[in-house]
Amino acid sequence: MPELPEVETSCRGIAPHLTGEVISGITIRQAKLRWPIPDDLPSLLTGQTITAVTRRAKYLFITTDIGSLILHLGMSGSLRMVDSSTPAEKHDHFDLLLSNGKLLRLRDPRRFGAVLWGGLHPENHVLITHLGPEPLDEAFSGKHLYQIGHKRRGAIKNLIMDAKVVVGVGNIYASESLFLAGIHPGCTANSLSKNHYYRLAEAIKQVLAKAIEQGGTTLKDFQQSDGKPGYFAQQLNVYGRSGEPCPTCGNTISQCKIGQRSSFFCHHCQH
DNA sequence: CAAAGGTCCTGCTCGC
DNA sequence: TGCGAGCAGGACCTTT
Repeated sequence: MPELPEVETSCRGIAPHLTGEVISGITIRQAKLRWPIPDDLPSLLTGQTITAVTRRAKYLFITTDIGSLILHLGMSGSLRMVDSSTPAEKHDHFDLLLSNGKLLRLRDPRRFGAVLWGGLHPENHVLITHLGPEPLDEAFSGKHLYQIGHKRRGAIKNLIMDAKVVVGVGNIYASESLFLAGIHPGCTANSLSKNHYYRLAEAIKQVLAKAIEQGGTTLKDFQQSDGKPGYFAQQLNVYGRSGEPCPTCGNTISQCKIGQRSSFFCHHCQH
């Protein structure tokens, strides 16, 4: 599920329900996620007050006075606020219980997600320190992309999905951004001009900003039992549409593998 | 059997 | 040749 817009939507959805609340306990049903959930979390966090919920890349930070919990949703994770009487289902691995009778529940069938302790400075955690700029920050620009990309020999799609280059561009939005910029996903990075990079950076910003906006439209439904992520409803131009006509030129959308991942593009519009 | 929205780790390759 | 950065592939899991 989670690309950046989904994580941002989750962050905005849970923040008002968590901020200011007291943690009354933690339930770990399955500790084996991407990394083991630390077993001292319950004793550490019980009784603490949540002061903030924030996001960096696709990681969420749930902050208290003694430090922050770091969450990652991996490939199939989702978060939900539910009443503490709600029975846990098969893949509900982790609950953060609140003293008001609610809880934050992590569901993650594929278990590529993570629940980690970030301490007082989660931004210094080994998973966080080497991350590139946020795509919607000014630090991410065509200039930044060009400086890194012009001497790389790998495919451009892999470059923009590299979290050391820019965070938050997943497989869906990599294809979408490259379509918008008119760049073939398999292009070698060092074959692109400065102009290409400027266009691509703008396309990434535009695609992600729009997706976050659309994710936001379902925020009010966040607590509902089957609240679906907003981006499912959004318009994707090429992702998942091989064989369909290109919305720009009408030619058939192609699919190929780049770096083991499915990639979608229009042969006619992208070079 | 293949594929699914993530990303870290390993071991090889390439260019200085 | 030697070195380090960069690159491709494998790994982790379950469900459809």
